[in-house]
Amino acid sequence: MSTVIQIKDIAEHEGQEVTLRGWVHRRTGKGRLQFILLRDGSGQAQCVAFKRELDAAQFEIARGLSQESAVVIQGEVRADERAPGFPGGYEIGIKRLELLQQAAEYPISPKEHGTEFLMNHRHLWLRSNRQWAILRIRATIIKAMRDWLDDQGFLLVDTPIISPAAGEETTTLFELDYFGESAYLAQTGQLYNEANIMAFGKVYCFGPTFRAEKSKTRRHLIEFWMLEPEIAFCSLEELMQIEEQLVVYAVEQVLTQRQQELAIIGRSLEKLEAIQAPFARITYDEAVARLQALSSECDDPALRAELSIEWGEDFGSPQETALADSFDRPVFVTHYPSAIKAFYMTPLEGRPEVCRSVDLLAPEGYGEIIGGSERIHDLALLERNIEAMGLGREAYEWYLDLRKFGSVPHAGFGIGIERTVAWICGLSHVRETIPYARLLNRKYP
RNA sequence: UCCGUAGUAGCUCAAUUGGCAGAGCGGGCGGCUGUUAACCGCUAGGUUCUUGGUUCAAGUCCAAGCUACGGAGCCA
Repeated sequence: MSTVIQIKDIAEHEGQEVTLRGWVHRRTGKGRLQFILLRDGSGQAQCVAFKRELDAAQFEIARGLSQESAVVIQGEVRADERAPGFPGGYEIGIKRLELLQQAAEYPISPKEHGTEFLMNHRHLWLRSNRQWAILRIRATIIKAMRDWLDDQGFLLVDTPIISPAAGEETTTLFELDYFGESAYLAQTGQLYNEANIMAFGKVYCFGPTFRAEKSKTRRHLIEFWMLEPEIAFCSLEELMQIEEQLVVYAVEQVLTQRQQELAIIGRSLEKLEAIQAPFARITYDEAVARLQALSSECDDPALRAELSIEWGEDFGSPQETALADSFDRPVFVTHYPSAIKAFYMTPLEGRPEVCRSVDLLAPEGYGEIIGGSERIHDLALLERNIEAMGLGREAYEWYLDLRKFGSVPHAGFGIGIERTVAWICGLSHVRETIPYARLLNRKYP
């Protein structure tokens, strides 16, 4: 048997006899000539069966191959600009063909399908070009972010998935039976990150987080992945620089490594090429003023109502979109009212009604992709906030300890992977950014 | 949870005023030596989401429910 190669490397094997192993993505026949578009996970290549070059039995197998049948194909690589595929431009002249399994009638045809049908067949849908491209870009974004953090001296320190209490107070938790006691699926690793920085300086955690919210929008998942860096001796201003560089690096890596995939999903490169530091920084106060101005200028009464806001309210989705629309790159919104943010965010000196917090809003209506802040490092203040929020102190004793033993100013943020992938890929819904989305009404497959 | 839209063949959809259940794709069979979601011929394929009601007659009208999609709220 000749050398088994991956289709992505096909150009390096021109003129050689090779073996490909994969699945029939598409087949089209022209009588004595059969074109098999083969997928192997790394790419796609056209394999051509010509009746005169194969024995009769083998040609009949080629002629009868159904979509997604598993095959091993041997043949010679030749350049042909008519050959489709990824990378394309090369094809295999089939010399031998082995059928591993003849696929049953495949439900997903090359024509259009509805969302419900595709989500019900997610385990098969992943094989289609568009999903293949998106999930490869996802992997690149995650790797780029982790590489950047690792290179900057951050240490990956994993945080637990099962927690004794809420990370933050507002959102809904998934409760578990922990040998007769209550436990919860993690909403964030942040509190543990704060402990970890006192051991390691700069850390990040990366893992799934869970929110039992009855949200049903293009931006929400029940189970989503979050990358959360935390840094000792860090100010809000330094935090924004880290966020900015991290995002710019991830976009840059996607642009250099995943051009083929961006082309498959039809993402505009110009929009991504504009993502350069620095990002604009506006305060919550300015953002409210901007929205009030936009709202009053608005002719459409429905839109005017959607944009209308009073100081102290959190932004809704149309408001985030309207704010971000003034910029061609992400925009930082800083100093939110303390009342609408988490209990651990540091109040601003001389103006405690706002806190040293920052959200990063992605362009093109993708909304908040990062939330971060300076954390309270004063014990008494943190104790007061925990009590004011009605949180049980017992569960936070260890967290309060961090303010007793060498407490230092520190800051951190969380970046939502799926929203970031949706934005970079230009997708209309986060459900395509994760292999198996968990949504309000979906946990299958 | 609220507002809106939809549910008909495996899939995407059509069906006039309430009057015989249709097409394309996909499947099967046959044809074709350069196809790119090929093309040509033949063919199989239906609990019209569910339950109840109105009617000589319901895919179509009425009521309730279920499911999905879009939006809002909440959030990353």
